Amino acid sequence: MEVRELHGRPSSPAEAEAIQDRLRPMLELGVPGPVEPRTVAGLDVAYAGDGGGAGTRLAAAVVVLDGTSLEVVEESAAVGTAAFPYVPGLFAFRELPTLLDALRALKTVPDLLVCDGFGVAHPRRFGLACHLGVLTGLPTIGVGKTAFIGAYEEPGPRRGDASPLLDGGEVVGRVLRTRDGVKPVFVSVGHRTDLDTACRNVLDLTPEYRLPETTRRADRLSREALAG
DNA sequence: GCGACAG
DNA sequence: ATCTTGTCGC
Repeated sequence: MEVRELHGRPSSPAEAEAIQDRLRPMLELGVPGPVEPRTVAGLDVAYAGDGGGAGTRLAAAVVVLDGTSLEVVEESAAVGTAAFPYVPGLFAFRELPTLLDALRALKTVPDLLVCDGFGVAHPRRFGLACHLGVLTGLPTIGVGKTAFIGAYEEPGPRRGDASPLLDGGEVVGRVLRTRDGVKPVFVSVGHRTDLDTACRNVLDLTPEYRLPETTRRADRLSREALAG
């Protein structure tokens, strides 16, 4: 599939923040998302050795599943190097280049991208899921495993229980329990979808485990690609 | 000023 | 993210 080239690689945090600020107005928020996506892609990255600085070897993976059966439709992986050091808030710049390589090699154009991390639940409202949404033009959501920004109340104990993730006065995401009695995940919209649909999609993708099947598949593929 | 801080 | 043993539970 095609990916837009809207910026080069930042060489400083200030430059990276400027790119986020420039792309943020391109986001389409508050529009209805794909309720029954035909295909859903999961993205993830695995690191070799110390995952802190720039230059460390990594592998990015994209796995496309049938939105109904959750069967694998297509897989793509790419190896590369961390393009930026790990800085909270600028996380996307680390793995974006390799992630985009994997996406470009994809024949399928997914109806939805499920990203590891956050969308608008971000200090400047432009997390990895937003970034990938603007570059691909596709609906995207972010599913984080741990809290980043925002305050929330512990959701109920059952699958489907949720509570709003609040930053300042605004709802930036939702803390969603995907399975009975397990730690909740943090869902936020990235591009061209709404929070209700995003959470609906995440529940549809978690029939058995805490994390979306897309994320689990991509995680496994990225580790394999890294190993060789 | 001091912590906290997606992966 | 990654480094890592044992351990509790289905």
